Amino acid sequence: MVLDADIPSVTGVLRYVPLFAGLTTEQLHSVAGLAEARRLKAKQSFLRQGSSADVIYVVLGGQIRVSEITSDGHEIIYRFIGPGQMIGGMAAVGGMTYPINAQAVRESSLLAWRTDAIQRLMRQHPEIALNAMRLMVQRIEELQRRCLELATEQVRQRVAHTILRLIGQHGRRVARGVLLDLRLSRQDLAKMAGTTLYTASRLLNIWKRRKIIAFDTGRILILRPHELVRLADGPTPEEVPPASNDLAAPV
Amino acid sequence: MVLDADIPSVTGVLRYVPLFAGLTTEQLHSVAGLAEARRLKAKQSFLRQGSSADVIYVVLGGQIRVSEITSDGHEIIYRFIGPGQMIGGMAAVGGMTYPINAQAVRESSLLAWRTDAIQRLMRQHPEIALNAMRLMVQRIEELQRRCLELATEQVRQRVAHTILRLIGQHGRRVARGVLLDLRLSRQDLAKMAGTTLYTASRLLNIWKRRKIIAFDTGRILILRPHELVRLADGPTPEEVPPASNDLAAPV
DNA sequence: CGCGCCTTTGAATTTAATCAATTAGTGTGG
DNA sequence: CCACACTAATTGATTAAATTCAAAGGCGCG
Repeated sequence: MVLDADIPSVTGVLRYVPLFAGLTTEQLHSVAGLAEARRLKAKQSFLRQGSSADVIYVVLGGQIRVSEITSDGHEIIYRFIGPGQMIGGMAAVGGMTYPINAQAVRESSLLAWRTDAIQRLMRQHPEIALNAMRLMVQRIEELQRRCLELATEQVRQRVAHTILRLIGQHGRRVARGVLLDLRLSRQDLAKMAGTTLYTASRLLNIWKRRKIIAFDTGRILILRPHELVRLADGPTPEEVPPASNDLAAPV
Repeated sequence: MVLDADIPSVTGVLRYVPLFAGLTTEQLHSVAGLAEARRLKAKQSFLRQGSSADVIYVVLGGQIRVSEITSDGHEIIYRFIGPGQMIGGMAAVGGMTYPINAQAVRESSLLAWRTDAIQRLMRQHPEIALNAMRLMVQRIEELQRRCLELATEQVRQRVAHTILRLIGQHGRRVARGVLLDLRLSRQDLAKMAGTTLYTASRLLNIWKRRKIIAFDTGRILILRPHELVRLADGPTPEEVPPASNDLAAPV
């Protein structure tokens, strides 16, 4: 119930959290006053589908993996969440259950508000409710885009789109291109794109051979993002010319 | 700008609209006072993806088809909307563009509120904002379920799930089963389930032969909903026994 | 009655999943 | 620091699923 950091410093962090955008310092203080801190170990899962949605979280540091599992064991990963982002927004309206699982990928720290606290805050500061709605609209749009992709595109395009989306959310510009700073297994990527581990691996290696991407200690480095956009958009197969002289230096 | 029906009667209708649930009669009056009526002819499209989201609608009567079209011409149908339901919720937060197209399937009548009006109402009656969030959460959950289906299920299951979802939203209990009271072409169904017209047609006819469904003047009659649930859930192919004596009476 | 649209069905083709086997990479403890 | 164990990734071969293409059939509507 008690915050393990002092309220002013938490306030400073909240200033850059979209859910609390537009609030004054005073208002942020009152928000911070109701927060509870939570620290998670790697692989620790803290939000389970079906359990009652009574806490809303904001990620301060680390990385969270949001997924859903079907009754027959299939899993889909919806997204990876990083600092500043909200999770468990459905707790803002009472009486719901979480529709997703959330698990820390690496050690992470969060702030948490109980349903009653966040509802009190929304009543006091309607700006928060509007922000929450804005975020929900964004989620709806993202989910619709994914439905569209899953329904109309082939796997190649979906995997490309998935990587592009991840770049947008977690990419870091580096010398040789854009680094996707996530520890993302082929299996994870497959579960985001709605395909299999094998197909994802094959595609990535084709693109590696074409020098569109490179692998760097398990992370993906996008050398030519524009090419990836082409792959994502167009129905242009164009296989790599039969693996010519491939004596290239290791990336 | 002016309502073509009198405010009290509109108030009576709004009483059963989820977006305005929990409001007093007085409050409903003030909501009705800001409404504009709109009437649509069949096939008329009134909300286009990309245009600025400045009006929120509630359907009074008729049927609306909500879809999105990709740059390369593929279309996905998200849902069909009937009386009492809201559309264009993203207009409740300013500065967005609609992510979807909406078109009247048959002649329909709507109520409309401009962004400024609905925001004023939400400020006056925070209950509306909470209701809107509740509806958005529902949409998020529905979209997630569809992503999950599209990503992990085979076409047979997706088509079955699509029909089941439509039953839940538009089904009417009749003597022989549940009637899906929509004029829904094979193409429409395919565009909802993320498959092709041909595959959808094949599946429906297999199920017709198995007496799980029947066709009634273009509409679908579900004779054995439970069977459809089995098809949707389980990976149980079980083809129809080689079309034995099929001298059955026409459905 | 005939025209257009939607639907059904067959056959060929393509795509991606599945299965199987190997290889690479990562971390751990001796 | 190296050997070992374990997990993740690659790749080939096969199979299954669904799309695509093609053609015929049915139904409603003017």
